[in-house]
Parts: sequence; C-alpha cells; structure tokens
Amino acid sequence: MKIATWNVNSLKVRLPQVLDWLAAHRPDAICLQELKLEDRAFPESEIRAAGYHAVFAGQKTYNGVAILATTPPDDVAHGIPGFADEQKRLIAATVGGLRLVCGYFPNGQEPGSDKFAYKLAWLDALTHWLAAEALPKHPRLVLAGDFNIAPTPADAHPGWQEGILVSPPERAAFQTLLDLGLVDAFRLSGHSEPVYSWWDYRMGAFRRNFGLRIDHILVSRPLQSTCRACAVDKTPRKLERPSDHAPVVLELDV
DNA sequence: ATGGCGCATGGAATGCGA
Repeated sequence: MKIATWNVNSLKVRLPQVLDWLAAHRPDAICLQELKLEDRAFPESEIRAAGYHAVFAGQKTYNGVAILATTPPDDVAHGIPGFADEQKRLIAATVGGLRLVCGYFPNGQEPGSDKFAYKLAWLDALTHWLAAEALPKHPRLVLAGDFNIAPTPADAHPGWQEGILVSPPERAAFQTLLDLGLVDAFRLSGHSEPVYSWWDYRMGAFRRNFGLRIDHILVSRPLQSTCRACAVDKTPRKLERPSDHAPVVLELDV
C-alpha cells in the first residue's frame, strides 16, 4: 500500500498538479491539507474521474483537509472529539484496513502568541484523543499531514534553529506523540543528506534548500515492521505555481 | 533570512502562512 500526504496550499489552484501527481504515482490514499475552499467548491467530480473517492472538511479561505483513496473511505470522522474548533484541521477514515488520520496542525505564528497557545492546545487535544480513543480502537493507525513542527535539528536548515516550528514546546509535543507508540516513518531509514518538505516562496528558499521537514507520516507500532520506504518527492515543488510543500510518500507492505 | 512570495478576499489593500 502506498500512502501520501501533501499540503497543496489551495486545491483550486493546485488541482491540475494534484491530478497529474496522482496519475503518475497512484497512491492508494493521499491526505491533503490547506484546501482553502468550501465543501460545495470541492472538485469531487474531477477527483472521481481520476479514480479516487474523496472525503473532506473544508471552509472558506483557510485550512481544510481531505482524504482521497482508490477505495471508498469508511467510518469518516471530522475534528478532534471534545475539542471545540471552527477550523477544519482534522479528518479521519478507514482505508484498506488502516485508520488514516489527516491533520493540518496549527502554524502557531510565534512562540508566546495566542496562536501558539492554540497550537499547543490543539496538539494536547490530539494527543489525548489518540491515546484514549483512536489508538485503542484502531491499532493500525497512520497519522499524516502538515505537522508544522520540524522534530529535530536535522529537520531544519542550519539557519532556522530557533523560533516557530522548531521551538522546544513544539518539539516536546511531537515527542509526546511518539511516546504514544507512533513512529516517524521517515526516520526508519537512514538519510545522509538533509531532507525537507517545505520551502518558503520568498528569497529563493527552494533553490538554496532553505527548508524544513514539517510534513510527516507517523505509523502505530503494529505497522512499523511493514514500512518499506518513506520519501519526500521534491518534483512538484519545481513546477510553475507550486505549493510551498512537497508530497511525502510512504510504502507499506500491507 | 521575514523585507522580498503566493493565496484568498474582493475588486485595493490586507491577513495569513511557515
């Protein structure tokens, strides 16, 4: 099985690139973030024509998440139960016997800000829901998405080693997710070169590889031994009008 | 690196992302 995640930064703008990428890579499922469109504007027919079923939770202008799969996603759930939130940042569904949780984690703006507090509260709610409900109910679980956290210094360019996305509280929250028994699939294989999944549009960041690895696929422990390969596909980032994020792809022997 | 980009809204200038 092949599972991907991609923050597309507007599905309206990126739809042709998404359809091209799906045709080229044929993942069994893909988690999308930052749709930036309302549900009534979701391009369901185009995606269906490409051979994918879609479940989604969108809103105007910001956020929005979706799961696309070659088989119909089952048992669909929206949001973090018990965490009142108008921002559409989480959708979960069962695909091919795996529980997929697709998240667009808050950015946090800057440590100490209100948005940073929201980010930590969101992470705390996610962690408690995974521990108390999702993981016990679904031992074979995949948590994929734009985490907006570079977990270790190796996941951030040497010039970005403090501040938002790399701060100690954010990294502690990421570690708490790992402590639930989740495994960063990318880290299961060795990487000698730095690998990033996001580069700022400005200042030639992509050209200079001034990036961060903030898009992740975490798998529950029962799935760990099935992980064959996990990689970032930088190709779409080189296109005209790219998303600032690249897709991350995990191949599992399931 | 934060200015400089890109997207959405709305129809210019601003908020936001990371």
